[in-house]
Amino acid sequence: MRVVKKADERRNEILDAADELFGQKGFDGTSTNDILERVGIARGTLYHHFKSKEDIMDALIERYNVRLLGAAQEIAADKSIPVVERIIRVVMALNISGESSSKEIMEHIHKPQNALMHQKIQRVIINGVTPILTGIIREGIEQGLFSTPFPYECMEMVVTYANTVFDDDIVTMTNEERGSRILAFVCNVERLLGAESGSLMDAMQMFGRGDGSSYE
Amino acid sequence: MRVVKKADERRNEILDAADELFGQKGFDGTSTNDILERVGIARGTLYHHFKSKEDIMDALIERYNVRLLGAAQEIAADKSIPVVERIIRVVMALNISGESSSKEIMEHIHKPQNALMHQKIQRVIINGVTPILTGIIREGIEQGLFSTPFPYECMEMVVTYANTVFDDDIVTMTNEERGSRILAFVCNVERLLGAESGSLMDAMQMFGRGDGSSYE
DNA sequence: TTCAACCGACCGACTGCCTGTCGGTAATAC
DNA sequence: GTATTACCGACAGGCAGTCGGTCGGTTGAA
Repeated sequence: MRVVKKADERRNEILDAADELFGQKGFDGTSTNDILERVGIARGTLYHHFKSKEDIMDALIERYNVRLLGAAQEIAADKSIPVVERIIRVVMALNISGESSSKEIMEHIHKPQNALMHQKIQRVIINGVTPILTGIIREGIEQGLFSTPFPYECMEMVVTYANTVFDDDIVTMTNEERGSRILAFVCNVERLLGAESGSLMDAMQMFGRGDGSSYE
Repeated sequence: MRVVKKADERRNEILDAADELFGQKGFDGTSTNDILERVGIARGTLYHHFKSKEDIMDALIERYNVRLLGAAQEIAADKSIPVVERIIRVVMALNISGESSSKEIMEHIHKPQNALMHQKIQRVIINGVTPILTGIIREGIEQGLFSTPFPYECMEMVVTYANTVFDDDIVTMTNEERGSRILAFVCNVERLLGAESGSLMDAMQMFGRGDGSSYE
């Protein structure tokens, strides 16, 4: 049976299927046949819309990236929110939009099969999130909250670390270890930014629930 | 023609070939046939010694890991070397032994094809190097050089960042950017460790060549 | 010293799967 | 009515891993 749809619609159908399948079985573990079957199209159709399997992954990451950074950017630009609160909200948005916009992608990245996808997303996050946060930090410096000659490099370090250690399973942790890791992390960020000791910690406990279990 | 060798010897021949080929063409880009051809053995022989292609990679990383961390550990344990100097020497050893012990592996990890290998090595480095450096930091704390309640977490952050930003091509940089990135990095490390401002920077310029082009 | 049994190293044809291609067909737009 | 665009599915080429069988060195008994 032959069903014709608009290119955009088909493209998104394929991406939705790939999103779910890559999440469940990983990129390498998912064959193009799996995708064809789920969408209900023929091989040729898939390769009409995407030039390769990897191209599908790149499109998936791009789609994800736009949604994720868009939400974060919006909050970051709202100068009516105090600096520290805004930082926390941006970080929270990065988690939440990760859940809602892309059904499975963030939850299943951590499987070892998905190394390539993970690396690509890491690149997007580090190079996308860092400038957004740096902008807020600069405001904080003007207001005398922070003090560092290297706001960008600081945030790059913070984002890289959080993204690797808290998101990945590169470092395996018990829940307890995780808690103390987060405590240490916040203190270290305060030092890097030259913030008053405890200033970030206090704000965090006001907003995020104290356990911080889903941080970044 | 049939040549019989001891299992260990064959195993290492295969690993040497894989080392070079993975370095040149990446893991995915190297077929088992490539390896067979270079070693001069049949398919069955390869699978007599290794249970899968990924098993070869794991063995390669293990071999690399032992050599790399062994060298670093040795230096770290030498308490006759002053703390700051020892840190720099350990970091240098991580670079140098990367060149000498494993011909190609470190130079070619950065190709996108090698994401899985890279992730595995990253895990090994973060979980292996951090405790070694933390030991030295603890000595530094006792001597009053550093001051932090979280030496392990500090070093985890430092190692993770350096390994991601300076080793990978996740962040693309010009040489100039690289230099300023290193400058900022050293200052940030001083802050994290609670070291006197400039104390690490000075030591670095004494030892490593000032440009620090091959740092970590 | 000889011989036979054994075992681990080795072989290569084969299977099944996978990605990407291509010539052709049907539906839609103009 | 024609051009474009979405769609189809058979096919080619290459891949990892399997398996039944072969060969050579070693060991121990005759």
